[in-house]
Amino acid sequence: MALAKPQTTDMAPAYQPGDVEPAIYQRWLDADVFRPEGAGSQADWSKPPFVITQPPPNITGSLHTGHALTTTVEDLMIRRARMQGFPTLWVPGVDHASISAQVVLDKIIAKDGETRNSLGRERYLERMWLFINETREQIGNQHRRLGASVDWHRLRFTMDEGSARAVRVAFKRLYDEGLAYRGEQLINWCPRDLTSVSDLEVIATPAKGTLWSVRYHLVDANGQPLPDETITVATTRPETILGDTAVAVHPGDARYAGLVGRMVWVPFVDRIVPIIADEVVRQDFGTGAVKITPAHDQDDFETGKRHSLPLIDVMTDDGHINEHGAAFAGLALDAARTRILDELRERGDLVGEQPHDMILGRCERSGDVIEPRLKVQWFVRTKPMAAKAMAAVNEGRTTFVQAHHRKVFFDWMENIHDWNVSRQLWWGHRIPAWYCPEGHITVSDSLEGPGACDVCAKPRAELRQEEDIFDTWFSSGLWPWSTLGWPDSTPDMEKYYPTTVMETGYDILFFWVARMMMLGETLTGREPFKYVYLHGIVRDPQGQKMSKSKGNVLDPLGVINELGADALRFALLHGPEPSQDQKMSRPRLEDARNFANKIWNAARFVLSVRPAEIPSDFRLGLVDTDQLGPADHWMLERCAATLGAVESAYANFEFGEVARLLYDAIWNDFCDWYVELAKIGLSDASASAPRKRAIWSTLTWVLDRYLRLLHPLMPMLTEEIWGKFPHRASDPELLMVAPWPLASDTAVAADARLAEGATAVIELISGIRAARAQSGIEPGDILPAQVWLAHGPPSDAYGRMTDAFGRLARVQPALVDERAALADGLAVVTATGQARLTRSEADLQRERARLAKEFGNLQTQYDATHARLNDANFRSRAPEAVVEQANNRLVELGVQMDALKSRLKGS
RNA sequence: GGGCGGUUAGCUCAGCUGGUCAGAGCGCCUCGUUUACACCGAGGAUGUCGGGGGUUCGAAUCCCUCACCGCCCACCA
Repeated sequence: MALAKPQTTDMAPAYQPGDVEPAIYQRWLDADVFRPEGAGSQADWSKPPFVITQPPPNITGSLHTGHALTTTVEDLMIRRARMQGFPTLWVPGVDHASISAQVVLDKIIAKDGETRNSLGRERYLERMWLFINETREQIGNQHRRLGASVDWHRLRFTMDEGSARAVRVAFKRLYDEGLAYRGEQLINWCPRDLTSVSDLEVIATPAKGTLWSVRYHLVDANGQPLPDETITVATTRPETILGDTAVAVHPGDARYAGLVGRMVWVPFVDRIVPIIADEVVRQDFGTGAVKITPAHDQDDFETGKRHSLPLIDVMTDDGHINEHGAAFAGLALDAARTRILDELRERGDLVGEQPHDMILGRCERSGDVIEPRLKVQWFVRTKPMAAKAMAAVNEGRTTFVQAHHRKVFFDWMENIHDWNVSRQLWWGHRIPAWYCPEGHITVSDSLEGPGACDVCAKPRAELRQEEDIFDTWFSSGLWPWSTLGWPDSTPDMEKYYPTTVMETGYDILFFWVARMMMLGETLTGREPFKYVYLHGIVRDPQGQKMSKSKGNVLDPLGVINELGADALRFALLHGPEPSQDQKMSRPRLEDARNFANKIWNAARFVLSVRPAEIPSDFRLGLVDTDQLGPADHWMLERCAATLGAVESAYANFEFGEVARLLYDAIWNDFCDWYVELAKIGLSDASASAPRKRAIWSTLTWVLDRYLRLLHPLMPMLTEEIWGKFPHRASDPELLMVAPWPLASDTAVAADARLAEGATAVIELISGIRAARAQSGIEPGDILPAQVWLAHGPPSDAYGRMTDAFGRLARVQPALVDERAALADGLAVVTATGQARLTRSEADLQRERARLAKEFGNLQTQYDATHARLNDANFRSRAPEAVVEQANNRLVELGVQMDALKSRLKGS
């Protein structure tokens, strides 16, 4: 019963992703199938467009696993939607990343001995463009390697004029509506990067500090400090004494009740400031009295406002004491602190110091301590915008796929502070505000700027543009609509806005997602996207976050080169849900590669067994359907069940489940069972040609369905294989735009009765295999076996699967009608059937010998353990746990030996 | 100080609205030259489902509580 000689195929014996993937991507580009209006698009414009909002990667970055995951998930969603016929749009882009780009460029120019300041703003920006133009292609090319089906025609760089105009118009609109304002506020200053940063970029870091107690002297009527009348305050930042404008106590604090209203002398700066009473002071902390430095502390700033205290900034931009610092001017902050402490100590006014655990704000980027400083900057009034964004969620216009993020989102939105959008950097969108000599502000959205001052009509020549640029997230926050032509009402805006799914990592929920929602609602009056899907973090095998400094990064391009992009994509999906954090490891990647190879070979097999009379330009379909047997119906039924399960997983955004379902269906159902069953049918000399055609058409039909279902996950592999298979007349050239399988799209509905029968047969085969292996029966031996199957469908199917049954279970089966008719023998029992195997005398001998040998091994161990336990030395000197372990082992061995004995007898 | 996620076989993870839910893959062990695939096939062993309470006829699955791991938010000198 040899298999018919396989036909040759042009498929390599092992899948070579390196040969396939780039070529396939090029085919897609050539066919123009990425853009919805493309020549190869099969979009059904009667359907609503499906649009992805993605985070544009930084211009300076190279592909990391986070990009790989985000791209994989987005590509998965959009490919499925595309196959479903929706017009699909995925706009790719690059973010100018102002601060990161500057850090990178600063390093580069440092090699030429230049600095930002030595070049000056204009030359620095020229240099930046040079750099950007060299690198902007890189990240895009890397996304191509991943197979991202983005619309390259709409590629957007956030420094393009399209974005620039959107930024200007957005800002002017906010300004006109009172949602953007210029004001003097306490901002977060990074003395290293020399710019303010938003609250989100300040990382609360635990630190070991010191709490010092400092004596302040009250003054007499003439303003002279009194040597003996003092009030002691507690501070962790003595250097800010130079900016003190009050001392505060709690209004209810009896200790200080008499002092409120008196004046104290601030050392070093010779300033007389009041003792005030304020509720914020905690009586039980420190001394119950606190110095107030409104220009350098958020609490103090608020207190200062309540009491109309002066604000005195004592710092320079680069972290030194400024001219307000009297004798300390010019000193670095820490040096100033040391000297101030020394001098206080000398005067006897440093009366206490104790270690103090505190939280320090550090710059996300430079790690330097963030200094709260008073600055005039531009702010976005977020409260009213946040209300709109929350309304979108409450009204169900925007849905968080993972509901728990919703709570986090609301918590942040409800407690939101105004957004400082000014950055004292050069690379980015310059704030389009102009100031006239009178101090009037003119905000303009035109490329040329304003013609004159809005207020006093001073000519343009006298206006001065704001030096600051916008926080990068201000332009990224306009992404979904600014990429579609906003503020114009373009056809793209009409068609593709609001977008469908916003997909990104949960780590930028506040930075980006929340801001898009606020800005989108405010500027476009619509929710920018219907769904928010947030993915987790890809970690190293130990669960550590990957980082270049730790050296534990997984280079996606390396993986792609070695194992293929499809393998990388599948590995990222085949594990925990992408919404969870996941650990990526070599075995997971290899497993995905193996899966790719498995499909490749299954396809190779199917192609190689095409019956000669089926023409190579065969149109896909189930032929000779009356010839379909139980196994074929079983396969069709399994395939339909998988489709149903995949659909419901997609409906719940459970992409990990999709991967699992397809992996199991293809590997187990299709390869392990159906292909094996089909081999037998195809090689059966007595089977008719129509029967063989029916089997082969089922193989191709099912494989076609699985390739379609798998395409969003492993696009290049599936495209390549699909191209080698028969298609339907109605199918396009490319799988990428071929129709998504429908439950109703079955040439013949699977016969549930026959499928059920086949299941019973398959289960019995498994049972027999297990029994054989356990009983040590030679794999090559074909044993006589009696078979009984429960009445009804199972036995019905069996009749048509006898041959397969015999070959796969390696038995010579004989069906009996009654269970009672089963003779003695090695019994196999399943839910729907039974079998009795007659072992040859040789088998019985072999098994006895094997059992005896095993018994001998156990006996040896038993004796050794027994002897050890009888050794008084061992019992008295070994740790209790070890003795107990030995005891347990002895019992366990005894039980195993008993079991063997009874089997020796029984066999 | 709040909040979120996690804790299931050695490892990575499934187990949705309580009753074939104790599973898969890897690893491990046994066997296999049945020509799609050794990046393979057949079979096997391993878990008191983090601890403790509770609800229930019945709980990895619901409630309470504790512990540990990770993360987010937070203006207390």
